[in-house]
Amino acid sequence: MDTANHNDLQPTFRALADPTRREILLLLSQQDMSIGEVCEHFEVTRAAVKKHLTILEEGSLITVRTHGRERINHLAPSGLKQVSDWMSYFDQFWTERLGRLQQAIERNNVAGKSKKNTKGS
Amino acid sequence: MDTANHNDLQPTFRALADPTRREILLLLSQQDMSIGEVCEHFEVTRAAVKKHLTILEEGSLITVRTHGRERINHLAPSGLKQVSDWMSYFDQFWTERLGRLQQAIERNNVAGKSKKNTKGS
DNA sequence: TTGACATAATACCTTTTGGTACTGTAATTT
DNA sequence: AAATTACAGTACCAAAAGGTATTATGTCAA
Repeated sequence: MDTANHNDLQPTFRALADPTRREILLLLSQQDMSIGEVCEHFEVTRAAVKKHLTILEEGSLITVRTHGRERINHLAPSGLKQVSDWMSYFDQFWTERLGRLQQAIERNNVAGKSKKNTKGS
Repeated sequence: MDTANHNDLQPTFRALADPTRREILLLLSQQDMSIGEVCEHFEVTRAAVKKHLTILEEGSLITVRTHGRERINHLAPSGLKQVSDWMSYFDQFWTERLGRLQQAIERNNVAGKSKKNTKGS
């Protein structure tokens, strides 16, 4: 079982919570990169990028492979899959609710009335 | 298009980055609740819960409806859907990679070997 | 060795989180 | 109507975590 209890998701959600790190994921989705190459796409120092990469690695969102004296960062599917699995629990939910909402809107349009609820004191 | 550019995702990812807030989402997936009811499931004060609910609302993960002197919190599908959409970009990715892994495993099973896949990546 | 790249430790600042206390508002009671 | 009770929201404060830059140290190749 590679999937995680929702407790194990914390490092992954934490990693995804930063926009720079999400950008890095998009970068790595197109091409594996060394830390130096990743740096070229951002205005921050290498040290900052390195910390982001470490956090991404802790979230199982990337893996790093040593290649000579360079360390190549790859996108790792497992972290993303774990989050996807966690969210799939809610799929039933928003599928159902959005469907109902849309039905209600369409019914309102047909009926033509959306007046606010009256309030007496 | 109601969905957001990935910039708008920040409040949602931020909201999901806290384990208490994820717990609240699971709670609300089973039943709409007032803030007081949510509090009963946690050890923190109502003020703290209220802040979590505000952040969840900013992430379009819940909606709040006033009902007399109570405010009922509901699960909101839209934020979850936005994250789901963002992640679907990577689907091709880990579907491809995990798919390859799974094929390898199945091939091993058919061949009569259940031994772990070679370290691969 | 030097030069180039990677990692580690530290410091500074911002954001986040949770607490207490106070305020606001709606329903209830007298 | 006025006072009381119940539920919710806001303001301020302290503690903790997060992000970045700087500086120093380590590693590898020429």
